[in-house]
Parts: sequence; structure tokens; C-alpha cells
Amino acid sequence: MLIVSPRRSVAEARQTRSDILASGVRLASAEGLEGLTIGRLATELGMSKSGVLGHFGSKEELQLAVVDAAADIFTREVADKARGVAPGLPKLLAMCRAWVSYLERRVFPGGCFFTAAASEFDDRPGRVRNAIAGLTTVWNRDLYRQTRTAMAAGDLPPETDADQLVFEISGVILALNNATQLHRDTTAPTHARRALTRLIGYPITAITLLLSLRAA
Amino acid sequence: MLIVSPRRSVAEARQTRSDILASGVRLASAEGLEGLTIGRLATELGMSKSGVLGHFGSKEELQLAVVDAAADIFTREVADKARGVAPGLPKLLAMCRAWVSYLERRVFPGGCFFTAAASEFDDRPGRVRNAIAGLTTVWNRDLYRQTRTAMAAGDLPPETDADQLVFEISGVILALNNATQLHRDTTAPTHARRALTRLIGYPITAITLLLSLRAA
DNA sequence: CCTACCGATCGGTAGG
DNA sequence: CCTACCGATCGGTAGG
Repeated sequence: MLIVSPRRSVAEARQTRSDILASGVRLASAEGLEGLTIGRLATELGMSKSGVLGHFGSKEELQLAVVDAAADIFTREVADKARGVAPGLPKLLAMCRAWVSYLERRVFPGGCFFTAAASEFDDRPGRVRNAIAGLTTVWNRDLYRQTRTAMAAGDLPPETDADQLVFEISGVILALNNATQLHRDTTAPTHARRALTRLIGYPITAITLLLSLRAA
Repeated sequence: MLIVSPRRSVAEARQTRSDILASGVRLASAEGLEGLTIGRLATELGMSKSGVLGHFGSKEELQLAVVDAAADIFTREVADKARGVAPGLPKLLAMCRAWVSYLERRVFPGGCFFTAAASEFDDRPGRVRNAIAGLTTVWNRDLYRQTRTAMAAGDLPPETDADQLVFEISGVILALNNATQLHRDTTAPTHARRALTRLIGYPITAITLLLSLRAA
């Protein structure tokens, strides 16, 4: 019994898929997940539309794959930067620092991929919306956990309202993204660091982070 | 010399235009300013596409008119609610109160119209982007002005960084919008009021507003 | 304000 | 992974 052999090797196909996703993340970051059309992607990659679509099956699957690829980038840029840091306050500070840096460096040219995606899909029930909501919930939960650990360790006041703190941190992040993208406001990272420092009670600069590490 | 008479009277045409904009604001709030297509608008209104387009000339003009119509609603919901209030701290409190209420009541079903529009257009240079950026700049400037007035009156500490305060207020607003729309988080308005109260140093509840008024 | 169009592009399929 | 399609919809125009 013969199996029809693919025109490209498995390794080549995987590379193509990863190329498509890299272009897709960039395109979706600038134009939105709906503005990411199969035709534009194909043109940009010098492929046929069906060649692109064949890797995913439908536009929704393509969107889900692009969201996953963007999440990998975010994880590499933020969570991984705090991976070796002691849980609690040091890790909370490191995450905030990396988050601000991720927005300051404009890792996604269109600003935070997930803020844009959330705003685009928060009114459209479906798998894409669920994926975005799920990811941001996980990241917020991580902030919450580090806050509770910091409280337990006595590094944050015991009367801290952890949910409230996470809400306010998310606000600073959103304000930074908004000011950077819409107003091209270059003072925004400074405002964001100042706000976070006041919220958490410790400067979020690198030096303090090192001191926290040494103390841990 | 004859002028070709329109099929509808001027008053009727104006009413039609206003009907189109009302539908347009609702559609754009849910689907985005790009998802607002002339065909869908026509179907929803029981009109022909060219009948809709004739009122605006092009899709971009339609988008600009919809942004203006949404700005009128925002002004009615927020700025007008603080119109009679004394400048400075009382007005700042009243504006924040109205802003939270506007998001809590979900005046636009898709969440803050301008947050969504900003996220959609922050990467697309053009008149629509300029209109959105201009409006949010005006509203932020109003917050800034009231902050300065409150400082001059001694109602806020003289060392207050007004730009920083406006940045942080905008973050609370954005976090409230995000939590409400993406996570359907009903505790968000409480978090937002608590954050604003702490930022400004006075409760933003109605009773305090009345007391501030009496004291003024 | 309508009908009747236009070329372009959309997501997706058949078949190889 | 390609060519060659499909019906639907896009923004917009001509002409009345």
C-alpha cells in the first residue's frame, strides 16, 4: 500500500509553516488578526493561497496558530527573563521590568499583540477569543501568585489586595502600550516604571533587582 | 436655471444620515471601524449600498463621521456630566466618576469606542488615525488641566506630577475596559474606583462629590 | 434615494 | 506545494 509522498520533506514543510507563522505574526500585529488574509500572506511569501492554507486548513486555524506563535514570543520576552529569579517580590519586579522593556522595544511593531487581539475579538465569541482570554488569564494569574508569595514572605504589606494590585499593574501596562502606539509618547516608559515602583513599593530597575537577588 | 430636486426633503435626508450614523456607531463598536462595511450597513437599514454611500462619498468619510458621532456620545456621557462642576479637584473627580460609569454601563456594547478604534488604527497613518489621536489628546489635556487647577487650589499636593497622574488615570480606565470586555469581570468597576481614589487622594463617590461642591 | 454594474479580493475546494 | 476554479462580498461608479 503506497502513501502519496509530499512534494516537500517533512523538515522543509515544517520550515515553511514556521515562515508562514513569522510573517503572520508580523502582519497580524500591524493589520489585526482579521486583516491577516491568506492572499496577502501568500503574496508576501511568494506562495500560492492554497499552499498557505494547506498548512492550517482554515483561516480560524491560521489565526489560532498565529496567536500561539505570538504567545511563544511573549513568553520568551517576559516570562523567560524572570525564569531564574526567586519567587515572590524579586520575580514580580523582574516580570514588570521585562514587560515594560518588551513594550519599550516594540517587540511587535503594532504594539502588544494581545492587547490588540483582545480589543479586536472581545466581541466575537469563538476559539480565537477564548485563546486570547485564556493566555491573558494565565499571565495575570502568574502576577497574582508572585504577589501572594511576596506578601507571605513579608516583602509586601500583609493587607495588600492582590487582585487590586494585579488590576493596577495591568492598567500601567495598557497605558504604556496605548501612549507608545497611539501618541508615540517616548516618556511613557518612564511614567510606567514610576507607576510600577510606587505600586509595588520597590524600584523596578535592574540594580534593585540584583540587590533583591543577593538578599534572597 | 433648474436645480435637480432631491428625492427626499432636506429634513428627511438629515434624518436618514443620522440613522445611518447610529447604526454605524453600533456596528463599528462591535466589529471595528474596518468591519463596518457599507453593505452590512445597507442591509441593516433596508437601504441600497449606494444610498448609504451617497451620504458620505467614501468609506473613509463614513468612518470619520462615525468617529465624530461616537465622540458626541462620549462627550454627552462624560464631559457633560461634569459640566456644571467647579474646576479643579471637584471636576476631576466628577470626570473620573462619569468615565467609570460610562464603561460600567457599557454605553458602547463593544467597550470604549476609542480604545478599540485606537488599537485598530494606531498602525495605519491617515485621517481616521489622526481623528482618534486628536480626540484622546483633547480628553487627556482636560484631565491635565483640572489636575493643575486642583494643585494651584491646594486640593492636590504641590509636588504632584500632573503628566504622571494623567498617565496613571488613563491606565485605570484602560484596565477597566479590558477587564470588562475580555474577562466579563464584574469586580472591575470597584477596582477602578479604588485605584482612582488612591491616585487622586479623595473618594470619587457621589457623596464626596457633593461635599466638594458644597465646600467650593 | 434606486438599479445595475465594475474590478478586486475574500475564504475555500478540486484535483494533481 | 501548484493551477484553476467557486460564490460571496468588498468599495465604488454610472445613470436616473
